[in-house]
Amino acid sequence: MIQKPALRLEGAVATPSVPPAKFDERIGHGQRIIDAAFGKLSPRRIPAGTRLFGSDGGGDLVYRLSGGWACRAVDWLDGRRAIVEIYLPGDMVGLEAAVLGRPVDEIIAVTALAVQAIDAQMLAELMAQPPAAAAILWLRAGQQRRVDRLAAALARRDAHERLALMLVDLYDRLCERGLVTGSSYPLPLTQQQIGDHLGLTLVHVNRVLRSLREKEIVSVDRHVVTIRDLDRLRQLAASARTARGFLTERSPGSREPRPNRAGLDALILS
Amino acid sequence: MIQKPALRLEGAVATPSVPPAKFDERIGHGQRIIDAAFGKLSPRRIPAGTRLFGSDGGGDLVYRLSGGWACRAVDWLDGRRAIVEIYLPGDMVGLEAAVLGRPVDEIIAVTALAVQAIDAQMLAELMAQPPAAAAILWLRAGQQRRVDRLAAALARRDAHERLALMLVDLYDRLCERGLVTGSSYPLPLTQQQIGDHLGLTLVHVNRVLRSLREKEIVSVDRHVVTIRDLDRLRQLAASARTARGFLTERSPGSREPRPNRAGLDALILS
DNA sequence: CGGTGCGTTGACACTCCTCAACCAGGGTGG
DNA sequence: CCACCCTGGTTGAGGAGTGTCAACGCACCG
Repeated sequence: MIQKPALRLEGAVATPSVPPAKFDERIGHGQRIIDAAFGKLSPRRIPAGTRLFGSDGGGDLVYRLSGGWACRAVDWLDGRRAIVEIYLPGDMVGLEAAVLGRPVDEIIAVTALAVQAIDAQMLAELMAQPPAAAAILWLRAGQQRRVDRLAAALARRDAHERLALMLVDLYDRLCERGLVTGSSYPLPLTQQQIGDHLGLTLVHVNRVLRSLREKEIVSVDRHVVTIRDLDRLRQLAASARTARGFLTERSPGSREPRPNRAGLDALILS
Repeated sequence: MIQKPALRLEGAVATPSVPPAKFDERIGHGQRIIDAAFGKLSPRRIPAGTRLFGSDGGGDLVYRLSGGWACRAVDWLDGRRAIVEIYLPGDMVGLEAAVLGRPVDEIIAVTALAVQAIDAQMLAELMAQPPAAAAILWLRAGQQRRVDRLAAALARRDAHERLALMLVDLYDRLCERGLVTGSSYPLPLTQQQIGDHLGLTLVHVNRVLRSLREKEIVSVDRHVVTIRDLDRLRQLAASARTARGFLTERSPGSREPRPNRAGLDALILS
């Protein structure tokens, strides 16, 4: 969602459906505006482990990472933690904190960071420019989409697949930004943090990584990921959604047959 | 995120931080505008099992459910499915499909639906009105937030807790809309679908439900949920995030100590 | 009636977690 | 300069939580 709003901001009501090409160009334009705005700011350094936001507040700012990794996490009282999102250099951080009052999850610096921060007013100025607003909403939509896929993977894929998914995803994102050379990239997360992200134990992450290394698919050593067989890695990750119809037969014990729901419908449809 | 944009639409640039009270009022106003817009539309009926959107397209519409339940799902080629989001009467459906071109996940009618549909142009007209735009972004932010919590739960909570989480969440949402009377409400989901949502097997969902019934916490029978001990149910669900500082001691093998990351920082911070 | 969708239950297998020990590297203080 | 500690990683043994397979019952529907 959230693309439409920006389109509307122009004032004109119509523009019923914008051809994607033109839209992309708009986004690109917005990106440049944002880059220009951030360009004026001198980066600030933040040490590793710092909480940028938290339940204690401090969330009227929006950051852009110019260097370093960060993550958004949910903590429970029993000490467990789930890492919901991972931010790479170039990402904007804290957009979601700018909503709903501010009681969002923690955002934590995984490595030392170089960030540029804008306050509510600067954000306001950006959002007042339709292309920039479109670009920001676009970015945020992409982030949200990634959480969707994470949830789906956590629900239905096993440890190997989830790990492959993460490694491929990070690879692709870093590639887009020109932060990868060759087939390897740095991964500053600890195995504990990887586990928190993928819903696994540190121990199990370790074992699965070993397994992937032994299969010569990908190796993670000393915080450097080296992809040995991108095809097989992608195949493992295969977040492939069904083209639903390509599927002649559902798996045994088929799903989604014509449901027998007369009773249910009556139950709900008031 | 996404609250700010709307604020900005007013034209004025400043309004640095809006008191929450005033903001809520704005949202309420926007809600009324949206309700009015939908009020004119005659509901259409859609049979259970229908796909509202899918990889085959059909996503220039945004629906509002006036009756029935729907869900957003991700399918894999091996026949597995993950249900990422559940929509209840009153929810707007397909907002996220209005972004990113449109290749979003499938949206499926769980029961027969009564929906009101608006097309791109009507959506445009709504988004042109700042309060309505604010309300829509607000709604969407809430949906996203729910996916975040789902991902976190899938990563770190066990079957009992996830089930409790879901039952409480649905209960609260239905209460808000006045769709609950007493301590029970209808739940049209199949155990298979519950499993797809929570990352469990139909069989395991069944067992856990039995366990919860035997503990007299909550019972699900014939698609009716009856809450027997709301306190204990909430406690199980306890999505309680740490106030981080309230926590004198982290669990054994403590997490998040001052990290030893000189090397890592050098690795990344170009 | 038979067929089908959905729920229920049991036996068993496997993934993943827990506990625990140990190693390696990098600070830090004597 | 060298013990020492702390963090992060590696590995093994055993166990808990879930998944798989399979059978059966119960409603609903044609």
